[in-house]
Amino acid sequence: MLTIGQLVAYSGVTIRAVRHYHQVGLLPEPERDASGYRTYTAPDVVRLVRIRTLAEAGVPLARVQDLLEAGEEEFAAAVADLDRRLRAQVRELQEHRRRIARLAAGDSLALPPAVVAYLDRLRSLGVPEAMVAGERDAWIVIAARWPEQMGSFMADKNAQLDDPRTVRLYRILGELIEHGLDEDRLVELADLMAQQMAEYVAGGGTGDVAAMSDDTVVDLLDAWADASHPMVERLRELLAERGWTGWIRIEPATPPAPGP
Amino acid sequence: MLTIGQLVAYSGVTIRAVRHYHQVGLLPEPERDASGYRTYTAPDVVRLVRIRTLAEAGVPLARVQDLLEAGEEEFAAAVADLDRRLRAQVRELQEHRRRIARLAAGDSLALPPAVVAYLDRLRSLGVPEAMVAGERDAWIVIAARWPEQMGSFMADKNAQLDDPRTVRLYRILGELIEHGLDEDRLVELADLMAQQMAEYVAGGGTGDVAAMSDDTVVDLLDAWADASHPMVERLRELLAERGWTGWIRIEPATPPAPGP
DNA sequence: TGCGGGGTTGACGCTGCGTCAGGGTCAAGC
DNA sequence: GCTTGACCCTGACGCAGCGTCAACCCCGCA
Repeated sequence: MLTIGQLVAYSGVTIRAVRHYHQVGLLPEPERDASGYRTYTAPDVVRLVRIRTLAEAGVPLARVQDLLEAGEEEFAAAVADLDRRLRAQVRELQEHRRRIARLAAGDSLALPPAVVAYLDRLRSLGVPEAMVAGERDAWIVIAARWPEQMGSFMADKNAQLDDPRTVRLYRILGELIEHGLDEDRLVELADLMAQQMAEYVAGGGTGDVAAMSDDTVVDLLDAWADASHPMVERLRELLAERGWTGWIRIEPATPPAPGP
Repeated sequence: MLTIGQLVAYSGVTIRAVRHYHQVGLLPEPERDASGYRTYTAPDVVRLVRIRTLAEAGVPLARVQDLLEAGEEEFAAAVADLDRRLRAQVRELQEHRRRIARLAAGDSLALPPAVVAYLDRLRSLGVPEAMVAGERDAWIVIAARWPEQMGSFMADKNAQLDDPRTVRLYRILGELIEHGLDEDRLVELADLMAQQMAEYVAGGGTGDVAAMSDDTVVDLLDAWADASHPMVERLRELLAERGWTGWIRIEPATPPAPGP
């Protein structure tokens, strides 16, 4: 007769685990001696070792019961199924590892690589970090809402950066952020932007504008932009005077009325 | 402003998860509107997406907090650590798969392959299944107690089976189990066993006998054997008359007295 | 005005035990 | 006979990360 301590010494299980197995009915409660100690016999050892073997192989306790009583074929089928699940788990973990690896680079937290590249390009153009951070956060929201269309958004953005006037625009924005507001420069900026938008629309460009088809998100980002820097609000006023509305998604203030 | 429903639509998280994050302080509770609804803003979306990204990469929620606020190096270190853990987990799962694969064969549940081979040899010698099952269960207990020495036990057992008299012995045992007790055959068996044990001891053989150095386990298995079939008890009586004691570990009844 | 589909808080459930808390028991040495 | 230390007992909480009720409130639409 074995005490629980001896039992666990032979089987490599913890006492707590054995009691747990009793609790869930996996291992029958053995006889007790006069003082209430559990007394185990050889069949208990055998059953416990079998339970352990299956449990360590990753079988959930709830299934161990059935498996121990299963016939050959059933057992084989269950084993095959378990193996499938384990493989799936491994794949999941590998996927986790891949994501983790991508996280190692700073910005990539929650952003597709194309956006990271775009942000790096902004930095290399001299756009101040605070502004890049603002862009980054906005793109996180956008990427969450329209993951499929990030490719075309980024293509559009990069094409815009090929135009030196857009670069100049970003530089001025950056300076204003870094050195405080200056009404004259704001006006200059608004003129530049209005002009570029007009050209863009005239050229048939509807790239990202049309695709951001969710006023709630756009409003949300606009509100955030407004709150993030006083410059934004003033600039939107100036743009409104020039016939443009919005910020994240700039549009002509009076779009053609929809048909009847 | 977003409701919780919109927030989860954009971030791919469940409502329950978001509330959980609030509960554990991972995502700050946002403002409420007049009717108590939570109203989210863009920064909340950003933070939520970041949390999700880390969580999906396998970071435990408890660490997400720190990671989000960590600096570059700290972040990189944490990521490296995470990757190490994930690799360990993968290794564990692979180990599970290996064990599962071994389980696919029947007997191997909790037994080293050498024992499985030995049991198969017994079967091929015509030993009935019930007796093989008894041996198997006994070896499970023994393997749990002396995992290191299973190799030598098995070598010893296999060597014994090379002797045709041992084979005959097993056959008679099997017949007795299958066709009921027969006093004459039992006596014949006891004689055979006593003779072989004597030769074994005379030849200096102490193989597994000495190695089973734990009376508790030996007693346990003996008791089990006694309980499993009436034949065992009778046979032990007959062996006792011939100067042998024990069953799992058979020994001369009067070992030389230890020195002073 | 009623309905359907949102929203709210609160609490229990799941896995497989670890880890107290607060005791009783056994064997050994003084 | 007393203490000590190693075991044993039951019972309950805790953990991660939510899922899933329950029971009720709120909003927009026909």
